[in-house]
Amino acid sequence: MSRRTRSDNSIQGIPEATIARLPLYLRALYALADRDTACVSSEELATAAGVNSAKLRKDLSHLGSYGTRGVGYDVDYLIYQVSRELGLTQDWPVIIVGAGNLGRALANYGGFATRGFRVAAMIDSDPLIIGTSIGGHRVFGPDEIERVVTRFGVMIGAITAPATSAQSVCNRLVAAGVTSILNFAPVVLTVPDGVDVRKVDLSIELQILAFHAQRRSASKAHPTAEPPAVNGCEPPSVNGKRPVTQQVTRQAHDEVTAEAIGS
Amino acid sequence: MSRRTRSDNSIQGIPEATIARLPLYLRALYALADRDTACVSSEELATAAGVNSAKLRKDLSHLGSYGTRGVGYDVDYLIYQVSRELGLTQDWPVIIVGAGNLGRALANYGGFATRGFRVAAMIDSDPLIIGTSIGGHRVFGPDEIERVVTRFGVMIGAITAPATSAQSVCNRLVAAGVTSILNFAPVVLTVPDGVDVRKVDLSIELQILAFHAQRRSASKAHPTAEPPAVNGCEPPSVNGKRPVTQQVTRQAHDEVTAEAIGS
DNA sequence: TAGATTGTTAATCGATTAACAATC
DNA sequence: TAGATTGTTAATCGATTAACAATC
Repeated sequence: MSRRTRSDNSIQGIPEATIARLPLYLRALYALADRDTACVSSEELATAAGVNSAKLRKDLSHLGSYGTRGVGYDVDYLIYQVSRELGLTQDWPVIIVGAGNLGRALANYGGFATRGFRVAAMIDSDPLIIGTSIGGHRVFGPDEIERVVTRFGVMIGAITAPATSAQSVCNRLVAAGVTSILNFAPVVLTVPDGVDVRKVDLSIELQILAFHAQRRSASKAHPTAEPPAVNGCEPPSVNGKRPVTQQVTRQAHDEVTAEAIGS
Repeated sequence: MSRRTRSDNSIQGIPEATIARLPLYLRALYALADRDTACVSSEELATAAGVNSAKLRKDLSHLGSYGTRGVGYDVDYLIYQVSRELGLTQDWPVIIVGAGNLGRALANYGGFATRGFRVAAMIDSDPLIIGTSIGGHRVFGPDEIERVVTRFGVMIGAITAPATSAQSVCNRLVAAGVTSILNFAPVVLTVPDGVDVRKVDLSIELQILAFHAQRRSASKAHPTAEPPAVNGCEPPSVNGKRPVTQQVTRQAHDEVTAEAIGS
């Protein structure tokens, strides 16, 4: 009657922020297990994962009561519980759409196989690539998406195709039954309810870094120069001079990350 | 006296969440500009960026009052303002450390150059690679980091090296003067105050997807089987049976994403 | 029993959202 | 002036954190 705290919290409601940190804890736990550490306190584990201990305990409490007061957490046991919560005790076939540089990098990704993820197949539209093998994985044409997904029971797809074809690729994946998508293309994908999209966007990360870098070096350099006057789209004065957008490169703000990486 | 709302909010405090969305708005704005749209309402822009309009307006209000009530936002003008805020009106030389698959993908990244980012140099420790060119960029040895950073005034570094060397690479970058780091290696980097680290971790993204995928297919499949009994590290009973951690692959939870991708 | 550390409570902080007054 | 849409306020929601009672 006291071992099953689990049901209380986790059945429907583990916060997204917590879920996003579980893989971090898992990684730290594996590192500890490799060093044959049998037991760990929230303080130690938190440090290893780069968070504070209150947050760690709160996060773990969403899964259940898997620690021992006055002692700590059993490393192997916690690995098991976190893995199970994340769904890593089963095998996940993944389909990779787009065999450009990034798609290839993904396919060669060593940790893939060992982590419970397995490349089911790669897809590309280039006739020269179709039929070849990349990292030991056969490359199929786009028309084979449905067949591959059905055949291997694929639920997870990675889109490493160009931004221009990302949405149509996405549609095909969803139509075939894929419900989880890792999107490397720099576009906002539209998907039906029940489909989960996560985005990896190199260009956005760089821009965020640039913001902070600018801040740091801005102590003096910040040009307090007044911005070009607003002219409000169309309403009043017609001769309001437009700001100099030229500085900022305009063209091609669309073919970023995905085909981006991977031409 | 009314045009400069800017100073009020933005000098010290634009929320991180807002900054992370600015690149999204910028991309949507460029798409509009490409279609020669001169003016856009918060409603339209928000839809294009995949957020709701209240959030968009709130975000933009942190930069200043750049819209016109009853009308909307001037596309070109807003592009200029957002770009400036993100620091994209200047050129950012980037150093890429690790010329594996991912590093190469990055170096070939077309959007890089057009976006205000420029590959200053690539670094790798493999003697066979040093001296060659990748995507038009010369590859140097690790000992050249300091020189390259100084010479080109590099402030941003991307770590695509193996997890095992990521921290030492990071130390070298920081010592050389790099203050913004985009880390693709699956490790928690330790950096001094004032250095900004952003993480791109494929393995974590996949695990989060797996969690949701499991949830979706769990309606019935969820094994309510009681978890192995806790045995609390070391304290009481010595014969408490350990859970079956074998299911979950144990080895190599460390060489993931970076060298991961890019062997 | 004394010492240690968890799991949880409650306070705080920040981010989202709806609603509307300001104003073009 | 009437219609439209911004910028801002205030309410709500969720996430973080410190602190401590429960308990090994």
